Amino acid sequence: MVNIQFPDGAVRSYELGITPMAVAKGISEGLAKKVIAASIDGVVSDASTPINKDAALKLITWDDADGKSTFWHSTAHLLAEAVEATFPGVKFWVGPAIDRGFYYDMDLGGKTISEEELSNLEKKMGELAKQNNIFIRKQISKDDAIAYFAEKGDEYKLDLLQGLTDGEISFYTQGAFTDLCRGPHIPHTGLIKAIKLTSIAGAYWKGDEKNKQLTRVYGVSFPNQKELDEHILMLEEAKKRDHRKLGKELGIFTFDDNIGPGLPLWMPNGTVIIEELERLAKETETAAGYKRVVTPHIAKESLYITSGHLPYYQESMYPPMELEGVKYYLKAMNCPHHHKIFSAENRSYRELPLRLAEYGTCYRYEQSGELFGLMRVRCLHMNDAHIYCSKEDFANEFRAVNDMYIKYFNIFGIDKYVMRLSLHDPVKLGQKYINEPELWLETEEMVRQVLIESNIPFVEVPDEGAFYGPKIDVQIWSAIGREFTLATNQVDFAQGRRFGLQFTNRDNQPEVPLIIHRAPLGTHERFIGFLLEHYAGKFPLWLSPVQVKILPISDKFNDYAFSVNKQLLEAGIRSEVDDRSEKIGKKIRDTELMRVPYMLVIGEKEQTEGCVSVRRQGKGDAGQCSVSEILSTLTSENKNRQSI
RNA sequence: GCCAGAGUAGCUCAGCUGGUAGAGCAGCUGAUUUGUAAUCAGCUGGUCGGGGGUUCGAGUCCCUUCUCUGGCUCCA
Repeated sequence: MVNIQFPDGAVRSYELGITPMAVAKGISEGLAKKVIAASIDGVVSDASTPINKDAALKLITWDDADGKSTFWHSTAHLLAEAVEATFPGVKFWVGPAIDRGFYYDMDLGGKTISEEELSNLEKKMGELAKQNNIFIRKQISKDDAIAYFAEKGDEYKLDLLQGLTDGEISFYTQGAFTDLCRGPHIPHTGLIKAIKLTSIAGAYWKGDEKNKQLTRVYGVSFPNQKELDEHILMLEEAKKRDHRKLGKELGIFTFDDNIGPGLPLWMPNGTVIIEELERLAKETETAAGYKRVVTPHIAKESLYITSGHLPYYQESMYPPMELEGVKYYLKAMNCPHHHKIFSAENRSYRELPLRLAEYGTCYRYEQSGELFGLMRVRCLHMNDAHIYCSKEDFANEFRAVNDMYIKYFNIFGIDKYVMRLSLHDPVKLGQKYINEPELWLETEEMVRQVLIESNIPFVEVPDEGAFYGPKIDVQIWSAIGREFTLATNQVDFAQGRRFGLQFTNRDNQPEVPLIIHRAPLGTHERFIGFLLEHYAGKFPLWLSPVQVKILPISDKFNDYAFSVNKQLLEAGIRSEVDDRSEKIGKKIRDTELMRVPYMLVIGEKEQTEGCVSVRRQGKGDAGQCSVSEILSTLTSENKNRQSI
């Protein structure tokens, strides 16, 4: 007998070797039908795994995250079965579950999968699923496994096997398909009721661009059609808030073939947002003791030799222009320029911390395939600043920067993000990372403490730091689910020395400052791209390109409309009159679609009484009020940067 | 940069097997003077991304190039 403990704490005895599926059946047939896998003492396993000792058991269904990933991983096997039937001789690499679905990487031996074949594969998978084929696990010796794939001529699986330990190797078979796999898998293919193959892509083997490119097929599956329909609907909804679509509709930015890829043109509406963000940054930074600087967009090659960006970063920079035998580069970062401002004068410890801020324009020659709307561009405006400080000041300065992030994020209501603390790898000191083992540990600990004290959830990622120090990145996701770093906060104990930066300390000795690179608002490009999706185009008043639209009921009230408009403009409100001879319904519709936060409807009654009828975007009629009342509402909401 | 798709009016799209381009919206003009998400009518607008080729004839077939999209690699 074995004693099995359930998640609610209850313990029941079963005969030795009972499977989770049998346990489920003992509870109810309905439950058994839903069981996908089981967690046995915390290890996710097949529902058919015999339990041979006392254990804690959790039955896993579709509702569990582990259930979904098991389900999707099994669907990946189903895909492989369908592909093998369609493309004999195909070789497979790996087919994991991902956040939303699964993929399988394969070598089709030069063949390609067309869109049509993709939907055929989808149908084929549906047929195979209906066969209710059981996923059969088989423990196999390493030699036998190698022999099997050598026979098959599959160098990818042989490569995988090299990294595996004999005794821990298993095969899974469903229907006509057998794969090297650790598992677990769902009981049988019949559970997979709805399948969608979403896209075909190229993916480098082992993620290395020097390797051969395999064909990757992405897909997603569900235990019923309804959930698939909902999933597709959700994707369509997400597309509606895609910043590329909204940016066009709202007249925020545009691209032009003759300007160049990745070089956004900011239209008047977008420029309003840029200027409001800069105003916020300037107010905040001035209050925090920053000093503003302005630097040129280009610099001589020698600057980037000093900084070490050449030749390592060269391929990400626009090629140089040569004048009188000297090469000039468009700047890809502002740091070296700021360092030169630091070193322009003799610095005393009394001047520190010195905080130099600039919305710096940078140019990066990103690979063409990486460009993505506003999120990844070649001309970017960075909310940059460099803080030069002594080691003693460091923790305070870093904390202050962190507080600034939090302050900003509160203003924008940004809560779906992950703070990522990127650390060094001691093995790579002197190669990927500057060889200062103690400074690394010391600054990493300081940064960690700041994060813990400020109560911000964060994840630590080894071997992701910058060359010159640890960093914190704020990770966000675009509407279609792509991940980006929105903002960054980096420690730098290398560039100071490279640039020969120093200040005279209290002991009248020269000392190299520590440098903090920080960009809490990231770049205008990515930040506004993010905000467009974050707000779904419905910016709060202070960021709205047009804050108020005045809508006269008919031409007769245009004069009064313009007189109200004049008062608003004089109070600093971005207001416009819609004086077209359209019906009020049409004017409202157009203004709603442009996401203008306030509409003032004006007709006979309002003109006579000298008031306005207020309509809030998305909320409808909000009643009448006097011009001075609406003016003070707008002014205070605007000034306080109120969110909606 | 690589793999796979796409590019027709400002926008969203139609155009069967090759026979010298269409709709809705937007824009303009006029009529209408309107009370909380689309008033009506007329008009303008495209060398079908660019270049080359096949053909009597190319939006449609082929090559090439540019741009975009989905991924990979890479990053704010």
